[in-house]
Amino acid sequence: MANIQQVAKQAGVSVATVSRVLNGQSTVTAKTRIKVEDAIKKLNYEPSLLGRNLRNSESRILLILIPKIANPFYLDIINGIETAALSQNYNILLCETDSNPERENIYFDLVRKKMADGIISMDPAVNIDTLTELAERHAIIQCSEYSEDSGIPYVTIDNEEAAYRAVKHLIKIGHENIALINTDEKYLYARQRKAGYRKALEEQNIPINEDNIYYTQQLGFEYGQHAMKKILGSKNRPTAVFAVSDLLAIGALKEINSYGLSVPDDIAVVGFDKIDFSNMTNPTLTTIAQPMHRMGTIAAEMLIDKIKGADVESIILDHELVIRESTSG
Amino acid sequence: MANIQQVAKQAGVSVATVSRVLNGQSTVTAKTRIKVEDAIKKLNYEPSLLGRNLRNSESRILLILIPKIANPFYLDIINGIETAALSQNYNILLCETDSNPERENIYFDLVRKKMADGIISMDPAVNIDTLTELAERHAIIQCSEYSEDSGIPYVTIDNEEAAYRAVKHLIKIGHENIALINTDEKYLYARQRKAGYRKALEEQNIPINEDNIYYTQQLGFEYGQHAMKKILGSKNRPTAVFAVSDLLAIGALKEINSYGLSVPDDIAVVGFDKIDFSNMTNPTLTTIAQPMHRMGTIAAEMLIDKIKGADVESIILDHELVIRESTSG
DNA sequence: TATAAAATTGTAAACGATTACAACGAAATA
DNA sequence: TATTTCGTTGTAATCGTTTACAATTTTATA
Repeated sequence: MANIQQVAKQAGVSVATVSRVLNGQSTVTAKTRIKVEDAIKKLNYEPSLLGRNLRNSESRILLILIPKIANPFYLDIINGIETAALSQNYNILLCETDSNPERENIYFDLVRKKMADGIISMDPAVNIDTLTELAERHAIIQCSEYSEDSGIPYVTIDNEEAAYRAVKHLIKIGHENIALINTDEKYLYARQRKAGYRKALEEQNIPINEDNIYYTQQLGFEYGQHAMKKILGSKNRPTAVFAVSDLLAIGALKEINSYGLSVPDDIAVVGFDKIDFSNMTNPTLTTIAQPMHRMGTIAAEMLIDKIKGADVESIILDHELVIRESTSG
Repeated sequence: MANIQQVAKQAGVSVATVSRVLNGQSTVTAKTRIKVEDAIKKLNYEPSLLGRNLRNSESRILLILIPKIANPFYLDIINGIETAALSQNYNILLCETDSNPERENIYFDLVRKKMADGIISMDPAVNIDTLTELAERHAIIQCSEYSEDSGIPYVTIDNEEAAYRAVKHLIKIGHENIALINTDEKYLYARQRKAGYRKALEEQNIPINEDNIYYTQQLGFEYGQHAMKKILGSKNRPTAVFAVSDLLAIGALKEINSYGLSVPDDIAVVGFDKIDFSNMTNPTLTTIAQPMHRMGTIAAEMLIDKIKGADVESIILDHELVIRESTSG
């Protein structure tokens, strides 16, 4: 396959001139430009990004760290990132860590070894120490899940406020005995959403019953089912459930249905994330919508700015409570 | 950041020796190896993949072309590809084409420009002419969706046989008036699955009613809802529905529920793909399971073999009918 | 027309690795 | 001890670009 030397020879110019044509520099005469373009066409030449990237000391690849591709929560964010990245001539490498440190390290190595120019981390289980250390020499942005201490810029929503609104909505439509399906509190969002839950209850002087708070190990459907099973078997059965993810909520929905109870008449349910499927369940799910696509584009833009050497500030985006059938007869 | 020259200097050896240590070559004395390793540690050296890749004329990146990340069908396949790729030191670039030729071309350019070593195409809407042309000079594998004419090796399942079994199952449990929700017949799998549908009916001498075949533009949930709405309004309402994707089937499920009918008592439903969500609906969905993870690993292995210059043969994998609640009271 | 200034093009050195080949020293053999 | 052989290490070319800087040509000015 042809290289730039051969094109130069064919066109009767120097490699520098070919390179200038390639990069659209204006200092080239129309006549020579045409000569070069003809040669390129004739030889079917495609400039090698391997050469260019080495010379420019960049890969134009962005790493996206997520725990599970299968989690639909990330889809729109990824889409947003991709759109922003492509528009600035970057490509994205989607990295599923499976919350496995070994895999994580494979991907970290990619940026250490210059095969990626930066990282957008969305993995709550990321090794934050390694990430922080990496951030000293490389461009990194946290998206959705973050650690304040790390000093790494982030884009996210106000989880506490969002949870607060969700629970307040349940109270407003008459519920007092409200269960919370939460995940492990090692995750910041879990702590924040629980804080919102407490705040809403306390504000209305509803006593908080710790037995009403259920913890799951992961965010998946089965975990929601399992938690709901326990809730249904509890002594003083709650009339409403707030789950910190849609998948948990959908699992809960299914369990309630199987149990022979009806949503929202017997038990109201609220989820979190507004994944596509939250609209496909029966009944449709009331949930918190995050501006995911926007979060993605902003994260990508922040990262690219950072790669260029700019200082970037963390951003907190708005959210929205979407009321659907699971909380309104 | 340190490069190989500096490491060589620090260790008091030549760059060749450092390179040999880096690549684990056995011709290096234990003593010098230690010297080099010490220097590497001291300088915090990480070999640049940009340099290595240029020299080796490879990128160690595989492109995966899919129409929509949001389609859960691809998840397990992607996972399989990733596992196989990582184990051979390749990374994957997930490319959502959105069935948009422009985007497609961005990604094709990546392999033309050597930033990717090969492509696994899963996009039914891919421009097969361009793909075929590209396959002359680059390694390409088709996965799941394919074109026989292109001459590009593929890995897939027997769609006709799978559809045949699905419909045969419906007939066996007593249905004769069976609707088909299909997509545009420009897609090979749509034609194949329809053929399977016909075959099952013809085999039992059930006349085929073309009015019972519904076409959707895409595979999404809403399209299933919409098709089902038409089916429910038809004169001689079918007692069973076979949809060529789970998302279509789930849309149909929801529509039937909303209409006040019950699945499977009034209408039985069968989907295709066994996506995660097919188990979360109420009732759970009878569907065709494809060995997706395996399909992914095989596709990746085929591609890597092809990159290495080997000849690879197309493969057809087994499938399985998974009977769940939507076809069994 | 001669000269200065501006625009265009070319030369050659990077970027950071790998590797054929040459050179060297130590061990083996005579 | 002299010679051969083998195992280690070094030298320098190479992969394919981009870009300072130098050299050349063109245009503007006197």
